[in-house]
Amino acid sequence: MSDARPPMRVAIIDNDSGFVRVLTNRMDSAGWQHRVLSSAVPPQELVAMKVHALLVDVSILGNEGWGYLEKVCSLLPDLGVLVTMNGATVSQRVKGLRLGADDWVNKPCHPEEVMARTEAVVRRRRRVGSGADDAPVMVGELEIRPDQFQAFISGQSLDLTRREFELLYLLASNDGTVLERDRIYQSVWGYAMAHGDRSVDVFIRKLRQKLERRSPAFAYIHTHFGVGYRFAVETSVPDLPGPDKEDPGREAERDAEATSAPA
Amino acid sequence: MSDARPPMRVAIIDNDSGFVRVLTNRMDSAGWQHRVLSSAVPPQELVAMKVHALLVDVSILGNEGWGYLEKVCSLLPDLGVLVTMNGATVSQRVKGLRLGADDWVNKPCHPEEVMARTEAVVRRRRRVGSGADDAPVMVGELEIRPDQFQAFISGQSLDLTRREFELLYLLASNDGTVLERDRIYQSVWGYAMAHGDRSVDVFIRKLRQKLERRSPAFAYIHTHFGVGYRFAVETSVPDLPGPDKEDPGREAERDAEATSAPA
DNA sequence: TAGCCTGTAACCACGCTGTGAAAAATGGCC
DNA sequence: GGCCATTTTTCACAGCGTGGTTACAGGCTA
Repeated sequence: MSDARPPMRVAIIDNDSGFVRVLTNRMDSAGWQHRVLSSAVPPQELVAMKVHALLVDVSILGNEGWGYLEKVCSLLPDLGVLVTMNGATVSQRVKGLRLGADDWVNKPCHPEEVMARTEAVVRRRRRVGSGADDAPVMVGELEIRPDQFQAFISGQSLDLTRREFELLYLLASNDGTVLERDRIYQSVWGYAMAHGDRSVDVFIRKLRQKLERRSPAFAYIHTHFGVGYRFAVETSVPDLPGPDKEDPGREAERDAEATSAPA
Repeated sequence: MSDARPPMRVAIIDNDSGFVRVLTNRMDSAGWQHRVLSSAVPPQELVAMKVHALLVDVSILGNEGWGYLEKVCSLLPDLGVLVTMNGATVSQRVKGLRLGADDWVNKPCHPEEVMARTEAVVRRRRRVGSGADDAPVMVGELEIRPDQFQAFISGQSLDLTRREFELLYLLASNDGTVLERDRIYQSVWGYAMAHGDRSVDVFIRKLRQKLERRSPAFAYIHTHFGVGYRFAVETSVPDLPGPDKEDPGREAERDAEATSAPA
């Protein structure tokens, strides 16, 4: 949120060399970083490039264009996607936008406008997004320093790996609020979670282990069954006084019954 | 939260009656809610309208147009802003986008495209927003925080399951009004209730148990025989030592009359 | 009083999560 | 390039929470 914003990074999928040359010239003088590709690349590579937006001419991808557009948009919801095309009809434009594109610019178009539209798309993301604001987080005895990629409890480092750290940072940044697995995965891994993926659970466990080792008196990560996880520093299991069961005998009976685990 | 998404709500500032008529017709058939304004309104009013997006023709505002656009965009960063205008030049469009507009559509344009672009803008906002879509509810000592998936009484968590929580949230959101079982089921479960299904009753009971445990002095959920349930915080029958039996007539009267603060 | 509606408790099946470990991928080092 | 250590991902399985059903008892309406 300070003045020192990282330069805009965009990927361009287009083979209209004239258009690309004019556009990239403008981008250069504006300090933008760009990567020109002549064909579709796997969405994961776009993640690796760490671009803020994708400028794609779907017409050069042939019939695969629409499918590619849809795949990218659903897999990378955080990526700004602008489509360019020569003389697209209204229904084509509507189709593209409905598939998930953020904007559509018909060629021929002025590079300045393309850049302004790209900014508009990305601006909205940065404004509210869980973007790269490197603010340290301090909750109770826990301290997280994004600049050091380290987390401390009472000054002792937790010695987290990269994923563990990013997961903890996300959770602690949203102290008190429940985050669904999908959103966690999207934020930490950078792309949409596949159905049935258990990675989040596994890393939650690792985090819990390391947190518990350093401070056994507190519980940090709480499970919300069927929903997700919530970060909050609470004294671990104070054994709530009197669960107010009317009949203690009944409880014992049920407990006795419930041990029906067939080997 | 659940499947039920609220319909799209947009404000339209335009005096091109022909364009507006065609556009609103389309919106009506798509189930959108719209509010047409013939001149600029203070940004606070836009907030009060709870619209997701603003569609504005800056040209009808004269020289004030640009200033108004800038003011709205800076004051309401969460609002989607689309500008429409007759034959705007490239530099005008760029100027508008740089001032904070999310999209720019030159007239004449197809209403379907305008709507698709509006969806794209709002979609992006929802996507990155930290999910603070639902407002907390506070009734008496009861506090419900949708972001935490938790409900509290006097600060103590009620430890509700997912269904229990959504049911309580629905009831408390409609404080004072009777909700029929069908409506409740449709809202919480997301589909129509099968004939003879008792799930609602069972969950009402679970809720009552947990509520009563935390605050025995109050009754929260009231049965309306043959109709449904009504949420209202009332002091539960004080059980005066005088009468051997409770007077059924008095009870019925209480249910019918004692509605406190119908919102 | 008869009949329908609701309160209540117990039961069970399913899906979700915790957990350990193996397999795969990554990255550093020689 | 090949090897080793670390990290990440996948997999299988056990345990249990949750939600939905059912049955019975009690209450309300007509």
